[in-house]
Amino acid sequence: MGVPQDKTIEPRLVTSSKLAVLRGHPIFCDLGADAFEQLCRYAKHATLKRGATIFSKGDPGNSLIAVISGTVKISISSPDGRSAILNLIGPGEIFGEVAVLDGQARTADATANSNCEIFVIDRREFLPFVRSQPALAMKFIELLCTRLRWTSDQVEEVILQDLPGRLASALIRLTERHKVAQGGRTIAVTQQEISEMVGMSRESINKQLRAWAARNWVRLEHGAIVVLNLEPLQEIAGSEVQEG
Amino acid sequence: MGVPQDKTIEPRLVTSSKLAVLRGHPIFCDLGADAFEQLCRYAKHATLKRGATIFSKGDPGNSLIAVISGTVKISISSPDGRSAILNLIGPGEIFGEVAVLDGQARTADATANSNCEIFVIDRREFLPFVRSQPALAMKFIELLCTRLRWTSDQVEEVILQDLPGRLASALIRLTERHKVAQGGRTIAVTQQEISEMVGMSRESINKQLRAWAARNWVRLEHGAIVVLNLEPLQEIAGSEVQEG
DNA sequence: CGTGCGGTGTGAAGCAGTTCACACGCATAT
DNA sequence: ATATGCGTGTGAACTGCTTCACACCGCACG
Repeated sequence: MGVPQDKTIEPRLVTSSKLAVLRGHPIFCDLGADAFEQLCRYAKHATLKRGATIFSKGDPGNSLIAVISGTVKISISSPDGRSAILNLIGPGEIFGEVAVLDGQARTADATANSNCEIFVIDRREFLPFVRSQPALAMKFIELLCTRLRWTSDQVEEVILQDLPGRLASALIRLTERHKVAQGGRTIAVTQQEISEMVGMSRESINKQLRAWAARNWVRLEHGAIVVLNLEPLQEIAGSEVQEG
Repeated sequence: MGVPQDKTIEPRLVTSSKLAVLRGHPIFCDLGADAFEQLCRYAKHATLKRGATIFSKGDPGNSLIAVISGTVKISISSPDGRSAILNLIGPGEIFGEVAVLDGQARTADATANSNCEIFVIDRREFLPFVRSQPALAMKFIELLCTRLRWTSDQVEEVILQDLPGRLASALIRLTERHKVAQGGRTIAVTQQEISEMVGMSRESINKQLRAWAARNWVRLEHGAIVVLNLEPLQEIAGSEVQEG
């Protein structure tokens, strides 16, 4: 995207716009033109229907995945049916890097949360590529650090905060994430999804959201939540104990 | 430690045994002799009394720390006094790498859980060193992946498992970790500490432990827990719902 | 050689959040 | 239009865990 790439105008014009997704990612944006060319050759395009499984916990981690369109749900589930959403991955983001980088099994399930287009990059090709590009390795270190901060925050939240605190944190995170994608502060998630992100029952989430809606902090729509007033939520997320 | 290092026998014989701790760590063990020499020059030795603060959440992350002796507690605390232990770092382990690698603030507090000896490695010297050693960067990627898996597991546990499940998981983790340090399966932690690791009240933990002690799965000592029978605990940790 | 404090043990009361059961509305397929 | 289904809304009963209030023990330190 806006990067000199003059010599290759002929092949696959269709996919070139999709490759821009890779080019736009912070991990790959500083790659030299020829290195990026090489990367593109590794990327295989795939289309997924909503609900399709991309990988499951315990699978060997054979590929890094980049989302072109749609969203992917990273989740875990217990034998008794309960499940928890760890992350939602949107267009322009990548996931599955941990298993690719350390060669261990996948730690969670990945499923298409909507119809999706993705790039799949095979571990056997990608890992030598990373090793050959020290700058890329440093980028991955940054990415892993970011993930680790995110996950640590989650642990902190789940252990120390109560329902209002956790819900507020989740809403804030979601507004921040979608602020570029969506113009306003409309978060396109169901209450069921939020409840699984927060680790509490759908009913409890609903009651809390209604309480906040009565105060005009949020507006509830069908399959979406509009955040009207962030400050009180930040207050609750930051110092818990408060009521709502 | 068993590594050819012939030429430097003269200087600082005292510290050389302590430097072996660095040499023994998976991150540094494959370093060339001269690179390791360089690393050692960065490492400053320090002694800490039990309870001393090493860094606090929000501090700029200026240093990587290696534990020589004693244990360091990585924890977070909420404004209302509750606190949670994220990790206990023992001899031969390192911590604080996230903030060093990405230059952001510390995500948690680190305090000496007992009298400690540590090495402190400054970020400004260390980061260029990492960049100059691509193999070291790959090692850090592995370390970060391991940490991420660990933290993800914690999120999974805290969200999906109940008290017995979480407690069993914690005990298993602690026995695995200390199996080299301690000969048997005696875990030297107080019930208060366990409760903070698990994120539940000390009283509840005590009651559960007593129930298991009655079944001879564990024995409770003063400031320690001896795991007598791991299998039922693994069973509980793996599939929750069970009772104890 | 007590004496005090940190760690442990235990019951009773309370409560946050779950579970259950059901009603309603919107939305897409038929 | 009508059906089918998913998302939402809401109260009542239930429960696992917390909180509180103790008593007890053993080790460390004056």
